[in-house]
Amino acid sequence: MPKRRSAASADRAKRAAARASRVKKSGSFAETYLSYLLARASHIVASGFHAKLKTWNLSVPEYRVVFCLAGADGLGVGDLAAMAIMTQPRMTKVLDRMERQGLVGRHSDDGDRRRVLIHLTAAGRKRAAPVLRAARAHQAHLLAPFTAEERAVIKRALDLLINGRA
Amino acid sequence: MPKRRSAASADRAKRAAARASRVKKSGSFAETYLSYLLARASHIVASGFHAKLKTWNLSVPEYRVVFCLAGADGLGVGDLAAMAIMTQPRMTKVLDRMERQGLVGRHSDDGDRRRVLIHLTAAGRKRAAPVLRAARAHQAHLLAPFTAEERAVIKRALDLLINGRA
DNA sequence: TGATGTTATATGAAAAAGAATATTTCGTCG
DNA sequence: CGACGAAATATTCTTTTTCATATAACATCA
Repeated sequence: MPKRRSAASADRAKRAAARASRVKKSGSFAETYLSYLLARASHIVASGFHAKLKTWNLSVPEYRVVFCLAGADGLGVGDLAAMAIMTQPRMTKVLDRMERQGLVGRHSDDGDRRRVLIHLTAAGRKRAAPVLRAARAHQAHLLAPFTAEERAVIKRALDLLINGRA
Repeated sequence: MPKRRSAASADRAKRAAARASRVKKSGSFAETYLSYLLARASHIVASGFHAKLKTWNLSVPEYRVVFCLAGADGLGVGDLAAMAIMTQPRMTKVLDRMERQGLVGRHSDDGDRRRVLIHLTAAGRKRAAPVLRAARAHQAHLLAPFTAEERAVIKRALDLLINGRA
């Protein structure tokens, strides 16, 4: 019964297309929600790279730590947590795992013995290097399709959202 | 030894200030990473509201489900997962919890009995209403300080990031 | 029709995250 | 100096999430 089959086929195609776009155009509903759009944009931008992290045997939180420490080695646990957008207890546990892997070292601060400064080990730096290069490449790839004007718009928007009206 | 004390105090003040700003200005390092900036912006925008969700006894994923269903009731599990930016197995379990609470109902699709359509129950809608109002209010509050031009910049940036160059 | 690949949802064991709180070190003030 | 509140990190117990895969319904095509 070709009619039935093609109807089902059409239904299926329609459903697939619907799922693909339902996210974008669920009326003018989610469309206008800043928080939702930001979450979606963040996911779109990050997910490709996050998938590639498996290649380097790094989890997302581990990558974040590496990323932060590459920019400013010797941060405290709390600083690192704030920078990596996670809670302090969670950061402590992420660092436990990374320490077991020999990626980071804990080093108590002489000026304040409550603090524990975290630094990348040599092995950590070695594992980090190609990942950070890949991150830069990924970003370049993401921005490639945009004009300078469009990039400026994106940068300005993020600056507004993060730092408010200066 | 006042010298020592004031030095320590200065150190501490410096450290507090440092932690407050270290996130923003860790050199020009993280500053230029789109993915990082988006994650940060998303967190800044969402965290205030997420904290308030406790008031309504809703978790973040539960809120997301409610938010999506309020816009388009009767979605399948996979659609809902895509829309709420989570994996399907996770969505299934979130729905399990919500079903136990009587917030949503599962309803198998007559056209395709593999699918399970989710809808808000009356109780779910009732719990959702004030939360969605609060979400709108939160957004209004967030956008209040911006001019129309700035809002347009933000909207354009997110559109570019999510939909690409049209 | 029925064999076969595919899609939608669910499940189960292991890992991770969350929430509250303990512990240690500081800063302050009497 | 010593008590006392605050800050930084760690720990514990519970809940959630992840990852891989099972199960069931559908589509396709010989």
